[in-house]
Amino acid sequence: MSFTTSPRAPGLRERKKAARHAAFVDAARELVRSHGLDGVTIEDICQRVGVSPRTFFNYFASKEDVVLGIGVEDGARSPIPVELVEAFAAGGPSGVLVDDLAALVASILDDPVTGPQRVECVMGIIEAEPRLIGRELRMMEERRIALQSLLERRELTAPTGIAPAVTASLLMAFVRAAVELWNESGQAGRAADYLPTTRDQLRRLVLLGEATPASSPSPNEPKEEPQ
Amino acid sequence: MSFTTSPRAPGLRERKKAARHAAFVDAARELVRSHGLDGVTIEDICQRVGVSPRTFFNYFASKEDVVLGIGVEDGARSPIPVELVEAFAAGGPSGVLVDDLAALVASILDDPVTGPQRVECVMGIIEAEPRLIGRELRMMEERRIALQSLLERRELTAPTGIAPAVTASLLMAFVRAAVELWNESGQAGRAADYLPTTRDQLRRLVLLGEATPASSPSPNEPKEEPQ
DNA sequence: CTGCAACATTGCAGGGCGTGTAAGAATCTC
DNA sequence: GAGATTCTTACACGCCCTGCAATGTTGCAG
Repeated sequence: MSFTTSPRAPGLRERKKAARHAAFVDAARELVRSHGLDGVTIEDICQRVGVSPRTFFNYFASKEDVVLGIGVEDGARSPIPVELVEAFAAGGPSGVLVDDLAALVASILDDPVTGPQRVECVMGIIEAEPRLIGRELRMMEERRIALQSLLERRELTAPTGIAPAVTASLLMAFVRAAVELWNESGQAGRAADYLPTTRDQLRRLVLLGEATPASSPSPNEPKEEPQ
Repeated sequence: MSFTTSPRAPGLRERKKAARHAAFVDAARELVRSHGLDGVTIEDICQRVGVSPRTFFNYFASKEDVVLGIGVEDGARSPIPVELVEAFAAGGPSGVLVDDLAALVASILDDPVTGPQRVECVMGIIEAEPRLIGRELRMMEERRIALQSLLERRELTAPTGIAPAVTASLLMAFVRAAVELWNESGQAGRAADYLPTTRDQLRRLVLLGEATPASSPSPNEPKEEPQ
């Protein structure tokens, strides 16, 4: 028994599995694009792929999932390499929270499951079939929770006094807003290019709130957490 | 034919409808709490309410919806009074974006469909049945889109230069983070009480980015990935 | 209070979804 | 090539959700 899942040859089984996975997704998206989500049955998809309908559920849990490309084994997988995760949890690599978060975001945007090429494809599908957004948001929520756990670990060794729930929510909203701006601009260029603009606007929005003297403007006081 | 839907007597039909709606939700939640989501069928719920299974779908579109309390007619309804919406779109009531947003949030937290009593109940259900969060997030996404449209209207008369997509995403994340903190603290007090703390933490988080001397080229560097 | 129009409830029938099970085929390991 | 492991497939089943048509209930006007 070997735990070497990646270093050596993938093996015939894994290759066939990956190929079939992709064939399912391609067939599903093609059919849905032309007939609509309700106009396609799982049997249709399987017929096009050339397998038994029962086999479908070895790869995907539902019709929604196959269209969005979410396989049954994608749940456990993290879009961030393990070494990056551990370094972040330990307070690294730079020690500055914002910079380290930026590195995580960059890693997420490089991942094939979360990256731009998938986002571009999936956003078009969701626009045509709005029901699917619930499933997509559920997956993003799982990522948010993972990020929050990671931030809680980091808070133990490199405390900032900012609640992980706040940081995680903000970061997810930040990325989503950037993708939204990219989409509004006709998907010009790369989604990652809109991160700086989004960040500037976020900063200005918060500073807009700064103008109203509502509470103590001392950002150096990290105490008084109701946790 | 009268268009007086709200001002006068509700009428027998509407009262029965509302009562049955509530009966469905109560029965569904009670059964799911004791048997789990998969251990309950729509037929079970209808039997407890004393109604034909076919009638269920006059009130709710799915089992998920009834447990979350999302009726078929709740889609069109806005959780914010029309006069507030119009005032906001026109640049009011105070003219200061952040303050006016705070008023909107307060209104949302007062609404029975989005308010604390529902949130408290639904969060417990979702914790036990995580699948349901997709549907819940889809509803929140609809609210986010409505808010973004509203911000786009306001931007025409009271421009801030901040993209509505950014403002809407941040505000939703802000409210969600506050509810999250409230939940982490064992749901002590009211969820709205955690808004100021959340706001302070958000501000500090953004100012943390301000403090880094290498702020401009930190997450901005497009890293030349040919994908 | 009577009759009509509008609306709500119900039963029935049916296609599709998703799962348990067990037999057979393909692949991996040695 | 033989055994062990994993994957595919067929079959059966219960549940979800919808369309349709008949029946029952409510609102309204005369």
